[in-house]
Amino acid sequence: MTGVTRPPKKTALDHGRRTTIDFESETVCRILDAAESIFAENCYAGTRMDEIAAVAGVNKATIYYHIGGKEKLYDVVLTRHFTHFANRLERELADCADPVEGLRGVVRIHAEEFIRNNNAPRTIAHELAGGSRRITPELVAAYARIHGVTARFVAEGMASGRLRPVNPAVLQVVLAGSLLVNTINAPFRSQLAATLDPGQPPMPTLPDMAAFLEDVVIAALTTMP
Amino acid sequence: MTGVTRPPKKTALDHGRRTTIDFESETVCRILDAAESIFAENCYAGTRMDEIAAVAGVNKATIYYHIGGKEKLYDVVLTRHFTHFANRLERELADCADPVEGLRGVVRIHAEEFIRNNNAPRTIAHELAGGSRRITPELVAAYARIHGVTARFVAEGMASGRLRPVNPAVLQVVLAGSLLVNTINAPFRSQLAATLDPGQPPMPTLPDMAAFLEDVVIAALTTMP
DNA sequence: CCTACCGATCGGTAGG
DNA sequence: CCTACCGATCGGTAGG
Repeated sequence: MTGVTRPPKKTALDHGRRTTIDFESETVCRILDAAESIFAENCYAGTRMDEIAAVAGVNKATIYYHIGGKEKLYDVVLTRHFTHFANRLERELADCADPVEGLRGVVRIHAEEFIRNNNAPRTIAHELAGGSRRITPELVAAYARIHGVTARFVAEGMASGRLRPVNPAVLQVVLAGSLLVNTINAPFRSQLAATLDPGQPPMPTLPDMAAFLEDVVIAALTTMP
Repeated sequence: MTGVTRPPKKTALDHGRRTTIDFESETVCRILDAAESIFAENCYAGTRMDEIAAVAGVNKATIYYHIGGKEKLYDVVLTRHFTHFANRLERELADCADPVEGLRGVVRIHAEEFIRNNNAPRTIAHELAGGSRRITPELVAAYARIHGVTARFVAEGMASGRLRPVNPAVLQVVLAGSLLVNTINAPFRSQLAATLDPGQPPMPTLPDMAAFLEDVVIAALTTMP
């Protein structure tokens, strides 16, 4: 013994359980991206840790080392997405003083994010359909921030007379819900289009949906200037 | 051997595979209802045949006897629902000559059916999110009938000038999609409501959503008389 | 319709 | 001593 008291070793493990996740690690990023895509395809219950490991190109034990078990991995994937989404909405619309432009921005950002990455919304659809049993309070808090952006524009618009009275939660479901459904039903749309008459209007893309929501739904709530 | 040539026994089995399903059987009905609720809760991949048997109150082998394997059972559950839905829409709205009243009827019937049985819509949400890999052509055809009701009212309304131009597929996603999302997110809504300020407007019920879709969305598409 | 099982595969963890 | 893994296998359970 040297008699020198050393500081406690820095470790990411506490009683065999990881306390922090290194989001800077490229391995962690590959695992989370792989998990997100397989949770989207097969739902929580249908997803196998082996498949996530195979897609991520790592040994399965590496997932347990870096992140944790299946439930923890699921929670981290969802939290990462909701946090990113809420951050972007708040950042890009914080300075928007016009409630109508703000709601249009909400639609635009939802559409852009769903186009950029449809795996997270698909996983969320599974989670909602399954009864939201695996939603943590932190996840609800993150979604409350997303809901809060819409609620703020509705409240300001109603106060200033720019918007007709509307329940912001109803509007949020119509705007985000329509875009969510048109995101997850893409393969089904293709199957349906093949059975319809060629003369029928084409199946809607996400920008088509966004345009309708802005030009019809939001416009209908806007008072004449 | 008696030497008497008997006719082939009437059987529902052909090379060990069932060719017809007796939908009048109470056992079959219990199996399908149990399967519908568990597919809704756990998605196709997460559903265990043992659990369906337990909820239905039958031995697991009975499911294979009456209906077939897991994929067949899933297909029968979805087909039963889509067929019922399409039948009701066509029956109740066949005589409706007013396109605006017709679209309001589409919203009302969707809402009523989703309230009556939310298990089928939840299973469909799982199926869409998972990429619609298990949708059969018969199922697409059944949905095409549902889509056709909305498309007919839109076409008639645009022809007569009662409705502004709109892609019927866009409108169908906004109407049915909003109601679908507000059906499957019920447990999540409760969790979200608990975190919001008590002064906030209440989380929307399905009738709230239906009222918005009729009074704002459909109204916005309606021309002045 | 049930009992008695099977090939395989599940999420998670051992030692090195 | 530590970190970041790997090859192999654990006790149980899935669909059939």
